[in-house]
Amino acid sequence: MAAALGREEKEVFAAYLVKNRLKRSEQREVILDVFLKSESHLSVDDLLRIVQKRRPDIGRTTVYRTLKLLASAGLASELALDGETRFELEYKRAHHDHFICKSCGDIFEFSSPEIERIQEEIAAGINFVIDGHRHHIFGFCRRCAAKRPAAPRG
Amino acid sequence: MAAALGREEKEVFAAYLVKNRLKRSEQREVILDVFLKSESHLSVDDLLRIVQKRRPDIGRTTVYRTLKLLASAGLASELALDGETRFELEYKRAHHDHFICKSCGDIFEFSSPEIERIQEEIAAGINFVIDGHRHHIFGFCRRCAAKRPAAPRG
DNA sequence: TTACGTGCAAATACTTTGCAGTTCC
DNA sequence: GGAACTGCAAAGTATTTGCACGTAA
Repeated sequence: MAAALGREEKEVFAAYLVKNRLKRSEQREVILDVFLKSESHLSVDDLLRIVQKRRPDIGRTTVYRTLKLLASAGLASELALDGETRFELEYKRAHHDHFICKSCGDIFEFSSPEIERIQEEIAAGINFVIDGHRHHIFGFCRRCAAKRPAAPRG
Repeated sequence: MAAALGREEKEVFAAYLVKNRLKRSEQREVILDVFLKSESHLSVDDLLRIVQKRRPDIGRTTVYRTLKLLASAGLASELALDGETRFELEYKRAHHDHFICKSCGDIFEFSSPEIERIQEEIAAGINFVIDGHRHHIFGFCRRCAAKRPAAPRG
């Protein structure tokens, strides 16, 4: 079972490489494999650290380049967060947005067709053609909110 | 009349400085004045360029430092956009979000109480305490959309 | 065998910091 | 007079690029 995890994604990537006359490589395979097995929303550095556990000779540059490639192939998408960029699996996932805990950094996903509909309505009003969006909601997750003083009341 | 433009904001800033035992300076006043008179969503570099037209001896560092100060004082807010940070007037402005044209870089503002309400509902469902959000919608503004080929039809 | 991929080091872009000199209170 | 402010240059991040060497097709 475990060996088949991400099989489809790997096929998509292989097809992408062929189609664009690019080459497969040990490095690209390791990075994709790590990416598919890891939790989402990892920074390049996080990914690099995990990749280097398996193959210490793989360089940061290659991780950057491969992640860009995965994004082009539709397998990954970038999450520009303040200073650093994080990556998440994109393939066959419905669009979604993020709650981001300012205390522990945890990221929770959400989606709302209703919000998307309202966006479209507003855009239509100014003749703006939507091509994507990023909706980040900041605050405190359940656990962190519990640890903090109750919201000030006056 | 023109002299009174931004008078209230300048008072707020002056009060902020006093309250925090900070000092006024020619540089801070010039930067605030330029900030108040300029269009919104300017990058630090844009601001610096305008500031230096009036006072070529004011350095980039001071602009960075003063903008942070204005943000602390509640007069400005940061707009983390891809690589660079832009600043906009915050004082007494209702919360709003942005449409960003991927072609010309223009930024249009919008706000939707309905979207905010839905956000709150979703947050309540996972016990997340909202403390702010950034909702960026990317695409093409009316003018740029007109210049491009119609949306592909299959 | 040749175009593509890799890793290093250098370059870039944006922002912050250390420091010596200046200014405000 | 002393803490705060300024500008420069240097240091810090995060990311990209040039290049000589290695490798897949």
